[in-house]
Amino acid sequence: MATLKEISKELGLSITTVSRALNGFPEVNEDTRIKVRETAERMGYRPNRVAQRLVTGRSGMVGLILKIKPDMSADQTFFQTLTGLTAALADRETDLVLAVDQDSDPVQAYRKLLERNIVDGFILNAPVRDDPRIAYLKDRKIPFVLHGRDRDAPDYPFYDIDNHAVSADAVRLLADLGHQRIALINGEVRYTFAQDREDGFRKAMISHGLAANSIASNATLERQGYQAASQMLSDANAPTAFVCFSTLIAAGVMQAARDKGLSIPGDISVIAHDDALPQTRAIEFDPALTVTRVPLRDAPEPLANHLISVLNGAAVTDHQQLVRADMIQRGSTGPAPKAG
Amino acid sequence: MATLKEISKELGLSITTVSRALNGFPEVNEDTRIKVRETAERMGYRPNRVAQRLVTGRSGMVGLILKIKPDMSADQTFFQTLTGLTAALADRETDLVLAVDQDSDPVQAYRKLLERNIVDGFILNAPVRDDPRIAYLKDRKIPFVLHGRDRDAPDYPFYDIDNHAVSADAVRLLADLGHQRIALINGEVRYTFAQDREDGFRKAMISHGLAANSIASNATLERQGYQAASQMLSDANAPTAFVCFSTLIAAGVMQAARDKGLSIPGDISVIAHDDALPQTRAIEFDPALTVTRVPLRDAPEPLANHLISVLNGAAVTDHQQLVRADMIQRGSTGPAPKAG
DNA sequence: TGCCCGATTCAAAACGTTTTGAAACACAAA
DNA sequence: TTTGTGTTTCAAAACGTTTTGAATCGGGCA
Repeated sequence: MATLKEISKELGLSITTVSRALNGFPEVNEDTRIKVRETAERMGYRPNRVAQRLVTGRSGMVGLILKIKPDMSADQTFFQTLTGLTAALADRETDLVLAVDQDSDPVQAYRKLLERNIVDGFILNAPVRDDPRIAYLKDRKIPFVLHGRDRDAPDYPFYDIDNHAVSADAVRLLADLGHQRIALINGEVRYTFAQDREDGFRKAMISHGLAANSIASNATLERQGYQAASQMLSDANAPTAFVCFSTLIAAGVMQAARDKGLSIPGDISVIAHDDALPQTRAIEFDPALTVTRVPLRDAPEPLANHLISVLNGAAVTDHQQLVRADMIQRGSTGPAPKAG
Repeated sequence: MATLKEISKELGLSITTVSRALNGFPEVNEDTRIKVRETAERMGYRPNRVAQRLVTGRSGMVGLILKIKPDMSADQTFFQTLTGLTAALADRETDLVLAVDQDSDPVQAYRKLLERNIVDGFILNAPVRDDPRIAYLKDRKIPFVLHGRDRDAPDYPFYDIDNHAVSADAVRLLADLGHQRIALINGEVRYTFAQDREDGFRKAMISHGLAANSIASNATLERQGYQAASQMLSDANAPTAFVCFSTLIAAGVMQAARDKGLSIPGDISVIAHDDALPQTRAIEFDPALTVTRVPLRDAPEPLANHLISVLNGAAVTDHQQLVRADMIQRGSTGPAPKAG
């Protein structure tokens, strides 16, 4: 592995000039630059990251800490983000150090990585309300970016979808179709994004003059969507429409309706939020699923972008991004059935 | 963050002595060592890893590359390994850099990490026969350790279970119970470990004078186990016993038997290999599942150990570990039903 | 006194970069 | 010829460690 010194010796130039030539500084002669570039190429030069990091005081790595549930499982959606994130960061000459958090103390894993000067910043995901990790990192002035938010109007960089609007849009669509009894099958409410969905749902129901009294929480698996919907559909005042946390939940809900002999969208309308995961494709549902949609795969690029900008000293406010979901109407939603 | 220089100034000692005192060199006076330790503690000294790495020429990081399937899913078992591995490596002052491989070229991700001097070595998992990653890394003299093997008697460090023996033990148990028609529901045969299971199965069947003509491959999901077993049980010469790649597969197989009105272990015996994943616990099956068992959670410690030893120049042969599975007999295996 | 020896400490080099401040050079203007 | 000016190059310092080879010190021995 060639070094700057070797290249400079080869060309009879100083290390300084070689370094500047390769890093695109304007004060080096174009002929010199070309010669340096060629020689570096020929000698197979790769800058030594460790040396770069020592002198710049930056590690060139960011941390992502994966919270493992007690049963050692982890969110399927995590992989999608992880994949994109490593790629997006690699494009920016940054590497991802992964650590796993199995502790009860939520900041433990972060502290460990910081104590060892391993990372310059963090990407946080799955925030809970007033997330303690955020207070910890802010205290120590460690840069980070959130996938999601832990409060409404935060002062840190983030990429999030407007979960209030997701629910509001779903409720509006259904209310406009004449539905009165609309249920929400929500995800894990310890996470802010699920809380926001519920909050948006309640507010939207009220604003349409409807009662938000059919709400199920903490459904993550298809089976749980099935169970929650089955129970609601057995009720005297069964809902005529379901707003689902995810397409996976919607699959369970639709199965529950079918098992009760109910047709979609004749008797029951179903709408879900769609992360566009490859496993459960809304368009392949029967009938095709009406969704609010923000592909999860869109997140890594802005996340990497925001974090690295902030690491470079950019203003936080320029790196807060709230995206609105698309509404895609398909066959799973229709007019409310005539009463009686 | 205090540095060696600051501590040495504080104590009126040289940097050399401070460094040696902290690193336990024998030539420093005990009184001095104690004073240095105290001061370092008081000033909150943490060695700068980057500087250490620059001078030692080692990065202190190892790479793990996650092969993502086209559908962006990844093996559930991966998390278990990942969790343990980060912990086991952290105990050895080593960090794990995770990268994701979405390319058709299997060595691409490794090349990238190496080109950037990020890692000292790799942990490889899920090897295929004559794995090209191994040739690549060996060519470049990059240390690595395998979880599994890509051939029978390799010359690299590895931790693997004896998959031939797993199948042989299962077949012996069933043959001794009088079973003649024994089926294998195997995992993805592109992986060496599944090939070894099949190979061991065939050899064991032959050695017991039985025909190995019921073999299903590439089952990873419960559903696939169900389908394969259903089909075999519809056959005129249906098997009376199943050797399953995993407990998850066994769950599908047992469901298939039940759906055909067959009792376990009265009509059908089932044995599986058990990675002791928390999700599907063999002992909670009904009847409790007979298994060959090697907890996946045992792998990270030896893997970390082997890799780091080899990084420190240890002999490869001291770090090749083949473990034999335990045989745990429970209620899912019994005597072969009387013929006719 | 002079010499050697072990114990302890030290200054300096090294790792491979980036960055600072100055030098060298060519050329035009005075 | 001198001065000034812009372009290009350079030597050296710095980042924080580890490691090398040498220096210092006190004491024992001849």
